[in-house]
Amino acid sequence: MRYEKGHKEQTRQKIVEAASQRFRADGIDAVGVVSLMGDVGLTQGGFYNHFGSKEDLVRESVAMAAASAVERLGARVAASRGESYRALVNSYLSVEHRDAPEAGCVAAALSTEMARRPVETRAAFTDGYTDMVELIVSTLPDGIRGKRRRTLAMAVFASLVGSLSLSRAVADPALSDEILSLGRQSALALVDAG
Amino acid sequence: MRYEKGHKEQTRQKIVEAASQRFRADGIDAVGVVSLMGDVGLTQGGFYNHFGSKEDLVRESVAMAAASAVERLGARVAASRGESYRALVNSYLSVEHRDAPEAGCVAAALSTEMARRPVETRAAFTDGYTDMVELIVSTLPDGIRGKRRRTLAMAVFASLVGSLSLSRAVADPALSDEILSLGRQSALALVDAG
DNA sequence: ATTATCTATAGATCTATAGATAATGC
DNA sequence: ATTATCTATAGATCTATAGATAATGC
Repeated sequence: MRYEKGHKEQTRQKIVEAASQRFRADGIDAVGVVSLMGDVGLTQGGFYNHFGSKEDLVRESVAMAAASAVERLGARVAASRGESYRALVNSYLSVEHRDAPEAGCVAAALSTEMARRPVETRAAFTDGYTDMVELIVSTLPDGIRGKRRRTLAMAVFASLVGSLSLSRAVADPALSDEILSLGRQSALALVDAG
Repeated sequence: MRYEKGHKEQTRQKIVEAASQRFRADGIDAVGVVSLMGDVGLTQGGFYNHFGSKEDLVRESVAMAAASAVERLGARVAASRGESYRALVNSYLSVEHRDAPEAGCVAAALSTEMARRPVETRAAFTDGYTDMVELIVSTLPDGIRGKRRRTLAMAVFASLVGSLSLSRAVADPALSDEILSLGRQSALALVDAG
């Protein structure tokens, strides 16, 4: 069957969008091509007309997930007049973010899997890392200046990723909440200290 | 063939030991039973005489990996007279640790995969988390007292895990080194601040 | 007879490919 | 004729099970 112009590109975008969510939610290895194509209402045979390999999709999905998570978080920060750093920390280390990995930060969802991916995929992840650091920089108080802005943002991001990853990994819900709560305090302290 | 007493238990321990390294190095899903049994010089058929399922092995391997990583790090801290917190941070966020995940911290190697494991496996991970936090507490300066010791140690651990995970995930070696270096500074600053 | 490990295989995946089909534009 | 998707399948995994084998203790 032939479709209107742009249909194939739309389908491709739907696949990337679905993959970016499924990978974050279930892990990359757990999501097969058959199941993924089923998510967008197609069968597996068409997959390789859109992507050269599953890894090509992984790379694109990581880039898309990172961009969308940065945008989402940026929007929340922009919505909170003043105190943008506090808004970023509270949003990142929220129970909502912890419980919705499919829509959240790709680093917190996939960092340990990324470490084992081919260099092209890790390069896409690195771009996302850089964008997130830049977002954090943009929320820092004016009092922090020069090179210190970027290095502090990098340290903050590591702290956020570690706290969220651990809060998802532990089995005890009270401990998980505590990790989030202490992570927020600690991230605020890092910036107050300067 | 019949073996001396204790042979089966020895074999079991060898499997757990090999698994704890392979899982950290390659990820849990990437290590199959056939390949794993091959690592210890056996064939796959015997596996289910030792473990009820692969997940049972994952749970035991996580517990063993956590215990061994805490012991290893504890030994380094003990070897450095004075400045034990600094020794812990420098050892955890070292290039050597980054480049040898098979012998290192299970949280930095597997946290995002842990988040998707059954609750029994995550409970084993949680025990390892607690042991690591206790080790960090033991290295804190005397000036930090009471509840603050544990909460600070938890914040430090999150920061260490985030820094190491990210340093392994990014594709740019210079950026990876920088993440480790800033992570060390930031972890030291957290404790200096209080 | 007991034990630890072996070979062999079931059944369910996985990624990837080949070629058929159906709808539209020319 | 072109296009996007389809069905079907190859070949390589994966976890798990069944039953054979060989070495030792009784």
